[in-house]
Amino acid sequence: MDIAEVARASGLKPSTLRYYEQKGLICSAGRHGLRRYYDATVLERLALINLGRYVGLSLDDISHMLLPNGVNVDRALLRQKTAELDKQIATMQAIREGLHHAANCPAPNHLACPTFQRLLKLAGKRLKPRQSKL
Amino acid sequence: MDIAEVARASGLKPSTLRYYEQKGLICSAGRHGLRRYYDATVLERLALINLGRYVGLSLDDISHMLLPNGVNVDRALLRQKTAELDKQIATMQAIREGLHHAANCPAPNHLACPTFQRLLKLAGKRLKPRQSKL
DNA sequence: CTACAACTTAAAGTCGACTTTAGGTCAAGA
DNA sequence: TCTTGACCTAAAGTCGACTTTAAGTTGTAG
Repeated sequence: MDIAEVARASGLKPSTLRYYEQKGLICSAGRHGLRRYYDATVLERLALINLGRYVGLSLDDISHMLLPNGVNVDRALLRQKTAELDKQIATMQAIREGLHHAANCPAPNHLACPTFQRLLKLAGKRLKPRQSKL
Repeated sequence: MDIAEVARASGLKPSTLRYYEQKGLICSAGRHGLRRYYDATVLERLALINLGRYVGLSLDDISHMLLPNGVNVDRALLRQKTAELDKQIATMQAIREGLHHAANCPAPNHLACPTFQRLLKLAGKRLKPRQSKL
């Protein structure tokens, strides 16, 4: 596969693939002239990278978990991530509830509403937001 | 309250408060010489801003929901956010399960494990990650 | 009254993850 | 053989949310 095919198959831009290569996250199977070509396993690897990104790992973190061939998953790190996700999910659920309430609460002033008050306190804990660009 | 007190009470740095003011998110109650002073309602406002940040709104988005005094919550936007959170929570739960499994899965090669395979597919959907800096 | 810690400003810097640009190479179809 | 579109590189730019810096001002404790 050439870089455009990998891009299509993975949903990443060619520039991103080159960038990942530069960071040591992936490598091409070789070159045809200047042009990179890849074998299919790179798609698996990219899926894995996506997964890591999704759970909030940085590219650097991820590179520490990937071996040239395949993966080296640090189980302790995984358990830690699992716990973090648990907390985060719980907070998000609480916030979801609060928003849901706010969306339907007839009180003219949300600030006065006790449910909203609780919500504010939760957010006050400053478990930091994560940026979504979708 | 002076800026340092607000900073202490809100957990934000003075520089952040000035930045928020510059963006029109908050304003001081006045000046004492050059120095800003605030009344307590700014803390409520900051809590609200925190909340918005937490659910993934940008500062610009947030500024559109805040009036000089108090809040102008767009209920449709809230409902939309609620729905988004639902999706996100569901995905995170699935990933949490996957990670939990991976952390305990005895298979030497995660890539071979069907649970992990499902996980990869999920992440493959590229519901984008959110950056955590904690 | 003086020192100085804490405030002020505007502007530049930072961070991660990319994207864009400028300038060049080259495989393959007409 | 020529053209051209897709590829290449290195370097600079972008984005959001701040933080840092440099240079200046001032309320207040001693």
